[in-house]
Amino acid sequence: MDSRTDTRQRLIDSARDLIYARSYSDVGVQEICNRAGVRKGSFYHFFPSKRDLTLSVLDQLQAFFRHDILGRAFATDIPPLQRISRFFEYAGDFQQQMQQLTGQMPGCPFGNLASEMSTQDEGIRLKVKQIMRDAEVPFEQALAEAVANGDLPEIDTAATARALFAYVEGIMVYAKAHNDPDMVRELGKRALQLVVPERLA
Amino acid sequence: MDSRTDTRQRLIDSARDLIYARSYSDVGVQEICNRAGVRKGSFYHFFPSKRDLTLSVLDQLQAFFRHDILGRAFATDIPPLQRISRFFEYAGDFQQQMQQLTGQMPGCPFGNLASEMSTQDEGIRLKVKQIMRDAEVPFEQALAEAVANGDLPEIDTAATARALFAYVEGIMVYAKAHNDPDMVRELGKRALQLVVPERLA
DNA sequence: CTTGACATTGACCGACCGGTCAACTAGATT
DNA sequence: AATCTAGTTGACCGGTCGGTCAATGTCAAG
Repeated sequence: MDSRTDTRQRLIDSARDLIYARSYSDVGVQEICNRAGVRKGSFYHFFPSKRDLTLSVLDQLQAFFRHDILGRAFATDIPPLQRISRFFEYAGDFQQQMQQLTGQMPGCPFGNLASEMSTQDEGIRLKVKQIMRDAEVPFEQALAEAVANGDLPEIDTAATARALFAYVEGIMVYAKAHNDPDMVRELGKRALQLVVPERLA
Repeated sequence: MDSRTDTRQRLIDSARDLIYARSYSDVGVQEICNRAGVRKGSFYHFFPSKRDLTLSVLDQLQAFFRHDILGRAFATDIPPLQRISRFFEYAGDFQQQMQQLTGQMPGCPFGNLASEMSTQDEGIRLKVKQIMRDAEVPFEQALAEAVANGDLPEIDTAATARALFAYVEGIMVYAKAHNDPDMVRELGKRALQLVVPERLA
C-alpha cells in the first residue's frame, strides 16, 4: 500500500512539474516515467492514459491552490478587500519563486491547460472550468463581506468575482509572455477597480 | 514567383488554421503539409523549421488583428471610450463565428501561443510579447483622446492600456475554458472600470 | 539551346509517440 | 506450503516526430 501510493504519487509529481514547465503535448509518458523512476509498464498499471494522469494532476494542483494560495490570501485577519489585493501579492510571489528556480515564469497551470487543451479534450476542459468556478468563491465571499460591512455598495458579487478571476488569468498570460513576475503585482494593483459597478458611459 | 508565394502562403494558412484550432505541439509538419497539398520536402524549401513557419503565421495573424479587429473597433466614428467597448463586442463576435464554424472557441491565438510556448521558445515568446505591446497602442490612444476631451481625468494611459489588454487575454482564457463566446461580451462590459484610477482602499 | 535558379519530389534518418502485454516478483492471507 | 493480488518489468506495437538530402522538374534569362 505504501509503495502503491508512492509510485503513483511520484508519477503525479513528475507529470505536474514537467507539464507545468512546458506543456501537455510536449511532455511524453516516457519522460514522465524517467523523472519518476518508474518503468512505462508501471505507468499504465496506475493510470489508464496520460490524460487521466493529467486529471489527477489537476486535482492535486487545485488542492494546493485552494489551501496554500487562496486559503492564505483570503484569511480573515485583514479586511475583505485587502484580501483580494493580498491574493495578487501572493500570486506574484509564487511566480517569482518559480522564476528564480527555473528561469521561467510558468504562469497559471489551469490557464495554461485551458488554453492548450480546451479544444482538444473535453474532460480536461470541464475540470479546468470547474477549478476556475471554485476559485471565484473566495473572491465572491470577500466581496459579499465588504458589502455587508458597508465598504462596498450593493453589487453583483458573483459577476464581479468572475471578472476578477478572469483578470487574474489575463495577468498570468501577459506576465508569462513578458517573462516578468513583477507584472503580476503591478497589474494586480488595478484589480479592485473591477469591483465597483459601471460609472462611465 | 507566383507558385512560390502560393505554396508558401498555403503552408502559412494551413499552419495557422491547425495550430489555432489545436496547439503548436499537437500539430505536426506532415499534417500541415497534407492540408496545404504540399510534400514535406517542399516545406523545408520555404521554411527552415516549424518554428520559423510559426513566426510567419504570427506576423500574418498580427496583420489581420491590427487591420480587421483593432482597426475597425478603434475607428474614430464614435467617442474614444465607446471604441474600447466596441473592441470587446467585435472580439466576442469573432469568437462566436469561430464557434459556429468549428464547434469550439479557440480564444486568442497570441495568448494561446504565449501560454504554450513562452517557456519553450524565446523567439516565439518575444514575438508574442511584441504583438501584445503593439495591441496596447490603440487602447492607449483612445484613452489619451478621452483625457483630452475631458471625458477622463489625467491618468496613466500606458499602464491603463496594459491592464485593459491583460484583461482581454484573461477573458479569452476564461471563455475558452467555458467554451462560451458570450462570456467575452459579458466580461467585456466591465472593462471600462479598469480605466479610472484607484478609488478604493 | 544552354545555363542557372528556384521549386518539387519521395525516400530516408534516428528518435520518440501513446499504449499493450505476458511474464515475473514480493508480500500478505489462508 | 499454497494461493492470491498488487506491483513491476522490458520487450513490443504501429505510427508519427522534426528534419535531411540527392535527384528531378520547371521556366525564364542569356
